[in-house]
Amino acid sequence: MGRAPCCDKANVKKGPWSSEEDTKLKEFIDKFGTGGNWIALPHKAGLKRCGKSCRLRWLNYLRPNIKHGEFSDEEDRVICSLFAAIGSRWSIIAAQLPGRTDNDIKNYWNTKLKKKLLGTAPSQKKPNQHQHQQQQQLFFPSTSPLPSFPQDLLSSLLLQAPLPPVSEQYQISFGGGGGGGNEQSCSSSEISYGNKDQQLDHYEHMGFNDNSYITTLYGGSATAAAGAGSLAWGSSELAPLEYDYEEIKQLISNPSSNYNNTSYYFCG
DNA sequence: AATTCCCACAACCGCCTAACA
DNA sequence: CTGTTAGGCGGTTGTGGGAAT
Repeated sequence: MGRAPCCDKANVKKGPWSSEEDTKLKEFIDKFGTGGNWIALPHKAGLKRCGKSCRLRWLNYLRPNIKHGEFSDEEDRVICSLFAAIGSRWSIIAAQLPGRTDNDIKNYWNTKLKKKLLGTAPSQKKPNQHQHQQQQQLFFPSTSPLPSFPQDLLSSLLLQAPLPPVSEQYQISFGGGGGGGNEQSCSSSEISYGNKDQQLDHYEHMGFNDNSYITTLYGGSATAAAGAGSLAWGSSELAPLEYDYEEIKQLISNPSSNYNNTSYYFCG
């Protein structure tokens, strides 16, 4: 027996949303909120849509403060760096770019950014040396390594520990960028959490003051990892530059390659 | 002017997981 | 503890519009 469908597919409209549907959905949510139940919402709002579809439409298009249009170089750098560190965790990446949705970033990455990085625009299959150099400078204008966020910390947060356990001491050491074991410590700190609120305070203090992040920090590992990214970036005036062009390019070309090749460590 | 091709983006699908009864 | 359900996520597909032929 398969999984029960989330809605009656026969009586549900699919395809692009009309402006009338948008208006209905927006007005309903403005008035009553989502009620925490997307499945029931379309019926209440008088829409012949699947609840999931409504949710997606709201989150990706109708919700206030959605940013449409061109991505800035700064946003490009954040996306590249996070992609290199944590892969295609679009929701985490989106959490670092206010106003951008995971779908937006995913589309942008797949259709533009990846090609830009690889230099494989349709009319530019093989860029010459000069073009290649220009591209690299566009995305990574700085040549000096900047502090990176702790990649092993990210991995362990993502894969194992949802959050550093309460009342446990950690020393987090940040190595230098560039990978390959070229360790150059740029900061370290001892963290001790008496309770989860203190833990949150600490995260906040370390630089992740994004409300959405703080709100969802309790939620689990993924968001915690996103926060760890901010943690390292918080004090940096420049945009983070975790990986050089070649490293990201390699990751794109060879998805199976190990993300974890730097010398950060995270010890109890 | 008509047709084909390509690209960008919106939307869908199916899986995973947390919450809850 | 177990089964069910809904929310969330990432991958994939569909569609419309513009460019090229």
